Amino acid sequence: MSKLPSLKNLSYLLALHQHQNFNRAAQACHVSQSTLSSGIQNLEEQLECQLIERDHKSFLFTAMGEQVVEQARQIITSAEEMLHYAQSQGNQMEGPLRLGCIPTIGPFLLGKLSKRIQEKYPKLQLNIAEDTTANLLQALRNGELDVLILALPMDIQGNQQWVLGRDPFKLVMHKSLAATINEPVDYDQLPDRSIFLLEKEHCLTGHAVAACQLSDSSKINPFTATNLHSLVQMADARLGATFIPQMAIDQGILKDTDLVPLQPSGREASRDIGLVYRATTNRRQTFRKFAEEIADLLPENTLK
Amino acid sequence: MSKLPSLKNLSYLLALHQHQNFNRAAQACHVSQSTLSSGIQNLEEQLECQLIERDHKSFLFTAMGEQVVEQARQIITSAEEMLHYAQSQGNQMEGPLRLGCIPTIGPFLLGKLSKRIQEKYPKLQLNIAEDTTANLLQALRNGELDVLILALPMDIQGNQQWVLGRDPFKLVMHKSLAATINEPVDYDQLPDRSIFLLEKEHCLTGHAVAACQLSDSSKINPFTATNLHSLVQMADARLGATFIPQMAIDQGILKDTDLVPLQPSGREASRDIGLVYRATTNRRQTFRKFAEEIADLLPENTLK
DNA sequence: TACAACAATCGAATTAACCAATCAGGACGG
DNA sequence: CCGTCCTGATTGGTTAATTCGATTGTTGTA
Repeated sequence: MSKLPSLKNLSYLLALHQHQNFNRAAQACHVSQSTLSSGIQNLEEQLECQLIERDHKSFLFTAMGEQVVEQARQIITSAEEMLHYAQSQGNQMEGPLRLGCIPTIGPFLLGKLSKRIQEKYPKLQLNIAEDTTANLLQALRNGELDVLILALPMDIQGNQQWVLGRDPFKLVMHKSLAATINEPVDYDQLPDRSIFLLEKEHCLTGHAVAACQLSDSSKINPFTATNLHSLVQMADARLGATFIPQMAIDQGILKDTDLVPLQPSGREASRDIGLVYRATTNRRQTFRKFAEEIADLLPENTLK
Repeated sequence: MSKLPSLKNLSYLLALHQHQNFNRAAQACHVSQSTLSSGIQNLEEQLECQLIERDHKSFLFTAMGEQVVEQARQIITSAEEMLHYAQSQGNQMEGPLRLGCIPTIGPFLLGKLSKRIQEKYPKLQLNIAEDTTANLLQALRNGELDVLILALPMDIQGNQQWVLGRDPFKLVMHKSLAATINEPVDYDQLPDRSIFLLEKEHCLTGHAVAACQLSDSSKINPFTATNLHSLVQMADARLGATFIPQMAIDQGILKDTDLVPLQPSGREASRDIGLVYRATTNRRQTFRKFAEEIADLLPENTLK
């Protein structure tokens, strides 16, 4: 049996992959460039395969190198999790928890969530990042984040998820317009191009269109907004209607407007809110307790 | 950030956990007892927690120690998988594959399977263990086995599975008895205590009773057999009837007997055959290809 | 042509890993 | 009660591995 590679050398490899430069990677690891260089060579010998192609000036990770980086990342993350678990004496709700959240959920949930966590688990230190689903999944994969709050259904790749709750969509429009509309809303009652949506980077757009059975694309205005507050302002200016999730409404996004929420078409006009985490984690129990806290704050808790 | 524990020390811990004795563990690791002893102490310092309680004569793993062992096992298994993956240059179907299988499947599948694997993937070296479901799951958990072929449905704990195929049950009895019976068999046609089953350690018993809707337990003879061949012999001696899986019949278990297979009651009188593996593995692709080979050999391939 | 940037290599100094031998406590037997 | 055996811990010296600063060789650029 050949000797296992050392975690130290694996971490050198990760740093090199991240910085794409021996000097900067060495700095990040607090070692000299020569140490890191020989560490990598050492690793290549132990694994008996070439991880990076050198062309005298620079280098490139080989396909195998990339694969090894992937696996090394998982191993080191596991080791870190173990270290933290042991050092906190098994107290699961302690230490840093790096949370990623999409922008159509974050502003309407994270305030309440932080407060609740702070009260109930003061030793749990929540670090929050807000980004698109795709970027968050990448960060999760890279071990930069621990858990994500996403809207489902979604391709979460190799990760695992719990469905925390349902968040109904409402079709929001000016009260003067709403007076002429029957619920649940048949979109034929609306003029063409009268429905405004978010930029397509936001998964909310697709979820709303699918869940609310808005099949007639001529009703959609080609202008897209960058966030929910813009949508609300546009609707309040009587430009048209838009889909707003219940949790945003609960947080008062319609306050000081003349907008009213109507029930859209679709038997289940809602999105699911889920917690996504790496399949390889061993902090499932922490994440589970965390999931329960989140689910309690959602319009409809479906976490069993 | 504190220093990560070394894989070497973690492996010492695993050996100690396995052997429950410093000397034997040290031997297994090919190091001296003092090396292993200080390795463990080192680990405890790094993790800043007590892993074993010493009472001058012997020792005991603390609860935390047991937890750390669990996680260490996963980390080391991952590292071994990475090492092997790199050394085989990414060739997935190469090197050892440790397979566990239950005794009501093994004898009727593994012969054909070994032959097929040997032909198609000659570099894949199949190591086979046969045991009960519970023991196999324990071995999988301990990293002693890589994949299990089990009968489903089954509580596979934290592991993952693919359903490979269906294996119908047949009610087997002597042809003289069968002549008086209508298919699918209504058990009322059979005398009390005329159905023989395996010992309850075998999951086949429960699966057959459930799938074939044998609700009347008075039909079951309290004597239990240790393997399918015994059941066949007993049925052939006209002691009664028994459930035999199709794959055993296909492999000729009824040859040279006067037994005939009848269709039992139950809409889906069958068990599922599944491949079970650790959720934390990174050899999924290997296992998947392997799964396809197995599924091809089953009475009814349901692997999508 | 000189220079800056980069990764590899070298040699010395430091550190850690390791082992054999020994120690100390408890169990067992005579 | 004393000696022996078995346990894991400790010690001290040796060896092997790690690390660093300095240097080398190559490449691209001013």
